[in-house]
Amino acid sequence: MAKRKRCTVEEFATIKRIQYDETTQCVKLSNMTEIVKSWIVRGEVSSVSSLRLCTIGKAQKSVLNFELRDDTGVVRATAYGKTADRIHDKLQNGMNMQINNFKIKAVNPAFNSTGNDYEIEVDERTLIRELIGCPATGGEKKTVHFTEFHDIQSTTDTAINVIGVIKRVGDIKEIPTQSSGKILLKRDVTLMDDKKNTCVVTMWNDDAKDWIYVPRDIITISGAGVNEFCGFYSVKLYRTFVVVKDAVNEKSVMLKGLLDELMPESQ
DNA sequence: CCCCCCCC
Repeated sequence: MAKRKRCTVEEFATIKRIQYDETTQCVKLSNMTEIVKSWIVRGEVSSVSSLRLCTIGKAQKSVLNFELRDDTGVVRATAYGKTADRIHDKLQNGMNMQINNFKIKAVNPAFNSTGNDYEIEVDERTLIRELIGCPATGGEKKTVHFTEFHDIQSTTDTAINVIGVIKRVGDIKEIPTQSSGKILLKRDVTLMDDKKNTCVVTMWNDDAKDWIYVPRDIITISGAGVNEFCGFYSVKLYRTFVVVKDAVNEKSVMLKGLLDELMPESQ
């Protein structure tokens, strides 16, 4: 394996933009096992998590997740520390990226909802570049799989993606915990699908406080967990979740068309 | 290197 080089200072200051080059050999996102031969992937940014502070070893470090998609699949990537700080507000959905010199690791399906068997780890030698001049063609981009509300019960150990119309946004509730006496903030949001099935999504703390979406919004939630209580299943949000309003996918468009039928405005 | 989100 070739020795990998550190980023230059200039590359750390921003995401460098480079011209699309069709002769660059890239691995398709669904073929990540072949990555050892190439170490380059290309894809469109389809999801960016919030930047969160995690304790890693003894240090506090930023952690950021984002997802790329191409015509074959979706891959989740993780960046840490200064790299995460540097790129988190520069990554935009729809940007075409090229990533060189990353690490690859097997996913933990409890935290990865892409359907890919592998994910990308960005380190200090990884080059993340915005590709300009990408050809418009190249086939339909893959999207992640949405779990139907009635299938949520079979996915308790797996991160999932859900989509629906917001039927109801609950108030914030203060929940005292038995163990630590800490007060938790909680908010429940009810989603409705195209068949008027519903599903409750629970947000905690800052995510509960900062919730901005309202009834009749069509949202997709990626990277959610499944919660079970007394045989009742609901969706809970991990810190890495991403909510997108009016996401560009077939289901979102379909729900938009059914909106007045599902959720009349007079209600 | 994260990976956790907690209550009835």
